[in-house]
Amino acid sequence: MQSKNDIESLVMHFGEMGSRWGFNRTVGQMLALIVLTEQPLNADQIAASLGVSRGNVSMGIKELQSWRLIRTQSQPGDRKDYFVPNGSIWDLAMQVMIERRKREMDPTLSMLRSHIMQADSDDQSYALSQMQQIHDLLEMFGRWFDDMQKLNPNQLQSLLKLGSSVGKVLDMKDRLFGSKD
Amino acid sequence: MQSKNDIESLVMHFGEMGSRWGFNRTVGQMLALIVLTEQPLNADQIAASLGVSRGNVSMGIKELQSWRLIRTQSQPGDRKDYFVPNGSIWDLAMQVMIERRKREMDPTLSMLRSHIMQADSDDQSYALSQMQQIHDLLEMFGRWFDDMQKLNPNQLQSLLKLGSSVGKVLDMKDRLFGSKD
DNA sequence: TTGTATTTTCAGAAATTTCTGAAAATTCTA
DNA sequence: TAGAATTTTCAGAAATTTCTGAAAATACAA
Repeated sequence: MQSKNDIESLVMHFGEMGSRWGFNRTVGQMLALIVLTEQPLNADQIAASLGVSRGNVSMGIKELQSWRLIRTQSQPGDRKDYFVPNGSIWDLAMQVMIERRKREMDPTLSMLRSHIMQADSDDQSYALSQMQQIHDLLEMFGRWFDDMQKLNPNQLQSLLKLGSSVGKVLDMKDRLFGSKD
Repeated sequence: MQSKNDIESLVMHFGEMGSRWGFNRTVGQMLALIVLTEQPLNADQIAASLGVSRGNVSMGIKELQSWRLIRTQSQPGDRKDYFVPNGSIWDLAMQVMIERRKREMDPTLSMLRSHIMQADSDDQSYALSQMQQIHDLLEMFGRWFDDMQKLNPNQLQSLLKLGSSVGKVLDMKDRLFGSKD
């Protein structure tokens, strides 16, 4: 059975990467374990698999739920909570992006917004102009990201696969209908 | 002079956000300070501004340079190194995305690749199929990201501003030329 | 209700990351 | 080349984050 070792090494890898993705080692390992295991797992099984304390698993579950990456699935005839991924791989990836946008961009955007609003209207300082540029860029990315979520998954996938040839399509559109910017 | 306090509070904010963006507090503060200050700054000035040790600033500079976010600019008649942002706000944002992709996606992609290659060809395990899906998704995003960088900044900006109406443009293209997927 | 199974909480311990500051290394000038 | 200016390094200290495990809280069954 090769896949046991496969799972184990990917779980370790997700642990190491965890902190780069916004959670800690245990949470990363838990996510990998739940995603790679076909059967729903309960907290004791997770703790035993990863060799960490029950309390740590409880905190990790809370974290993964706050990211909307896992959900409970009750098993008939068992009072324990069992956990499964909250959707397909695609769904999980989208969810990670949504949450990271919330945690990494939104606070900065609103801080910049309030600074810019409070500025004197005759303030032409370099710092303010830089803030304005950061703000505009973040806002543009945010809007674009919201818009992408409105596309249906098929449109989104075909856009992703289109890659840089989207440039040609855009040029074509502009030739046919004129550019507004 | 309002902008002094503006700078200070944004520097503090970038410090707090730093760890979410992949660096530590001091590095985040240094980046904000350099980006918001019109004049090039030397290491002593940065240390004094932020109230941290000279050694810490030296390490922070190395880090920001490894992200290609700052560069030196020599001041005539001064032997000290002076630092400035390595390009426009847009350039810096792109650079952060490029580096994060390198640090957050590439290692996982190559680990998955090697697992999948080594798998027995008759392995139909759930875990392997999940790994394959994660791999394909990461690869698609990576390719798309590379492709986006090939667009010129104007095309890229117009794509961003187009938002979800890109769906309509895609549908139009498919009607005119047929869909390949 | 009472007792049992299960989950959560959280104080302190352990692990990890960040920071300091003095010494070493490097770079430049004369 | 010597010596002054500047930068880097890195061992240990400080700060922060993560983890444990026992106690408290909650949920359920009889």
